[in-house]
Amino acid sequence: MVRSRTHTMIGVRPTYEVKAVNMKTTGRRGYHHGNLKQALLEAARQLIEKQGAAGFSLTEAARLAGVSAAAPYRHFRDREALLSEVAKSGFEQFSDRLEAAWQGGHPSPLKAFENVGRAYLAFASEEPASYAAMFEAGLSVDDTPELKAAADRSFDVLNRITAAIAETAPEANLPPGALMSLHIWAMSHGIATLFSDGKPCRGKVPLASDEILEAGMLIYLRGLGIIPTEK
Amino acid sequence: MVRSRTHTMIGVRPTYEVKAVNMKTTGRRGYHHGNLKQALLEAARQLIEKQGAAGFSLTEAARLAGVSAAAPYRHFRDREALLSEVAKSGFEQFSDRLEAAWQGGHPSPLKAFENVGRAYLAFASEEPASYAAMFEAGLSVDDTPELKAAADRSFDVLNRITAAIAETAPEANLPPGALMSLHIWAMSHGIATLFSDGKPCRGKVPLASDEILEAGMLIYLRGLGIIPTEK
DNA sequence: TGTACATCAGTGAACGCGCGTTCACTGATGTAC
DNA sequence: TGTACATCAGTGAACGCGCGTTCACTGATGTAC
Repeated sequence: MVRSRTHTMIGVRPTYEVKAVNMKTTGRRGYHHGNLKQALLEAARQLIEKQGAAGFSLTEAARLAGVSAAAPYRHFRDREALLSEVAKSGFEQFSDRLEAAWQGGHPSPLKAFENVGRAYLAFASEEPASYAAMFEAGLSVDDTPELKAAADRSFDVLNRITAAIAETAPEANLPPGALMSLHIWAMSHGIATLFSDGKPCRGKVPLASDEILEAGMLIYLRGLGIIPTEK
Repeated sequence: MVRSRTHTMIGVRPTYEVKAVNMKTTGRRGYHHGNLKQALLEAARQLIEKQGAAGFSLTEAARLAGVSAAAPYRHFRDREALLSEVAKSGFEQFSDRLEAAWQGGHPSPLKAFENVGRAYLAFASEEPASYAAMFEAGLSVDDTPELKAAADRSFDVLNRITAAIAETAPEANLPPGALMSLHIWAMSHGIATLFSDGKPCRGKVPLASDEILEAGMLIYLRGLGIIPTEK
């Protein structure tokens, strides 16, 4: 039984500067989409990236996925639930990428730590929609247990990495590990949101964001006595 | 000539948890409001504080100011122009408050610097709407020269303060002053947006935001050799 | 292998809503004489 | 001081729009027999 397919050649772009996440690219076969939940999440990410988390609309995401405006309600309770799921999967990916960059502290804790910093900024830059949903959408983590769990895991990963770095200089008099985490997180977040590529203050700044962060972290760790003061 | 006034005792709250910026509080005398532009700016701030910069609507601001939905167009070109003006006046106040906290570096540069940090967080906390319009509304600074000028002045103030701090330890080998500014700004902004009172991650954190910032800045300055390493 | 049927994942029309913005208007103000 | 009039800063009705969400529906899928 041969099933006829729509041609993949596309003559007309569906929407200006937005890749369609519809049947043409996801291989939708007919009445049923087959992968609508994922397609909607991806569509939402594209829209959030362009218009911000507050500017994203369910209707538009559905259009982008090539289904009717009512279809998303088969997969998400409401608009906020979709947004929350973008944030959740964002936190999961974020945790994974930080952990992967850390690599258990190899080749050296300091080198691994630099990699984590770069991974942080890379995530914020490559997945701006996820990052926005996670930190700028004003979602309350307490409303959704799954979201809270995912966010907590990210925080744990950061805490563990910080603790491992601190252990490399047990003689230094360090602040509580949690406080170190907050400083590191705050500077990373600040640089990601103020000076990264797409951001408003980017123009004021002569350096790439990961160079700014690396320099800042070196100074901070020196201040803690974790790495030696040079000259 | 005695002018009759509406009684200031208000029996009915105009809208849930929102102070009215209308005739009752601004002393509107009749057909003409008298101070509508300022009233609209203040109404916008209240709305942005509750609903975020993206959630603010001109119509609602007009309602809050006690005028028709068309009235704002006598004072602002469009919705974005009002938002931009909130950001502009925010930057101006921000510059003033940082400068006032600095007090020319008295009584000591370090003490003055701590005051600036507290002023930064106090501004973000007390004027969340201005802060959001300035840094989270996605306004392009380049679209409005006045906005750009105000933002540039804030950046200059921060640069000057940083330079003054750096000068207290001329022997230390410091990074370019601009880079120091970026680090300080990034950590302040990160702490303000992640850990301040109303913010989502506040719950994770045992300390007040200004304590977190002060500790972070001390470590950072120590890393620069600007303040001595203890023990 | 073939058929009946329950379940699932879509449709499309409809709803009420609030928004940004325009328009012709009108009431109040202030100034020239 | 009094009056005519230009200007200013409001009004309220209207527009077109897109949104979130609900609803009865229907086509496709997969399973029991």
